[in-house]
Amino acid sequence: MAIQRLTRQRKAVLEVVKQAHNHPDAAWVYQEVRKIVPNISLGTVYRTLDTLVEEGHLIPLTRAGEATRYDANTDGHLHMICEQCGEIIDLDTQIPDVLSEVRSRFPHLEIKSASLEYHGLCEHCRGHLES
Amino acid sequence: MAIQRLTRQRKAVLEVVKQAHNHPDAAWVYQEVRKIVPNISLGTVYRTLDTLVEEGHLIPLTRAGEATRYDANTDGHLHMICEQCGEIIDLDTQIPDVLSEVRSRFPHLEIKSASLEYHGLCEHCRGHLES
DNA sequence: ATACGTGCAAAGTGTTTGCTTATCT
DNA sequence: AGATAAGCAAACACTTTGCACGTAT
Repeated sequence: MAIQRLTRQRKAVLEVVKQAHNHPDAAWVYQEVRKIVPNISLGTVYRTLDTLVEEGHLIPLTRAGEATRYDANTDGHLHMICEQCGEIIDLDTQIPDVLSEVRSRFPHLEIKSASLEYHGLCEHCRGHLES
Repeated sequence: MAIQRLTRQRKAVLEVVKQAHNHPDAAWVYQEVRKIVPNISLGTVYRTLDTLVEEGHLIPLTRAGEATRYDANTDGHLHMICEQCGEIIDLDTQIPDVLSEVRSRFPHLEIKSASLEYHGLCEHCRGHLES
């Protein structure tokens, strides 16, 4: 399901997420997109984000109980979530091979992919917690 | 924050999750616990599950958009989610070391832990999809 | 006795959806 | 022209919370 029509709204949503450096959620995108398309609706933002995810332009990041956030960097990389400030930090590194061992160990399952993320403190919060 | 009082409700909730073999969510626990404590409220189930998680008796499993499910098996193990039927399969295996490499690569971050889960097809669904 | 827990219902949050109107191609 | 998208508001699913009453210790 590709984007069939490149409307003002869709251009704006994609633009906003691409420019963003904070892995924004739908509410943040909505707020920002309204500066470009003032009467866009939140429903459209959600629908557009879904479409962009389906097409592979965005990666959705889901966190327990919190709103889904979106990453316009679709190159293979990992994330660390700062447990203090909630920021999501991109880790530009190879994704470790966590599949082959598990696959050979559980041959009756068809393991297609793995998801991996890290938790800890970002540089800023780490410094602030020093006593 | 330990359980301060061991009420009927708390006993029942813990019992139900321990007996369950399906990584149940709050609604399922609620439905089952009502067979033991018929007038327990859903709010109490949520509150009790939270408490049990805080105490380390349960591990919460969160999935994009779906209800949080709970695992009474707190030994270190991994999960695979079947993308067909949604079942969560326990993988009793060592958790691969995904920390040391990333830690040495990003020394300015304090990486405390990682979360890792697998996606694919369980034995049953795999068979059913054969053409 | 008294702090802590429960039941109930209402409120919250994030997200989806039905429907009519507008718009891209 | 005709299919697809947008706007709006209502509905949704899951979870949390305020408050008065109940109960374990």
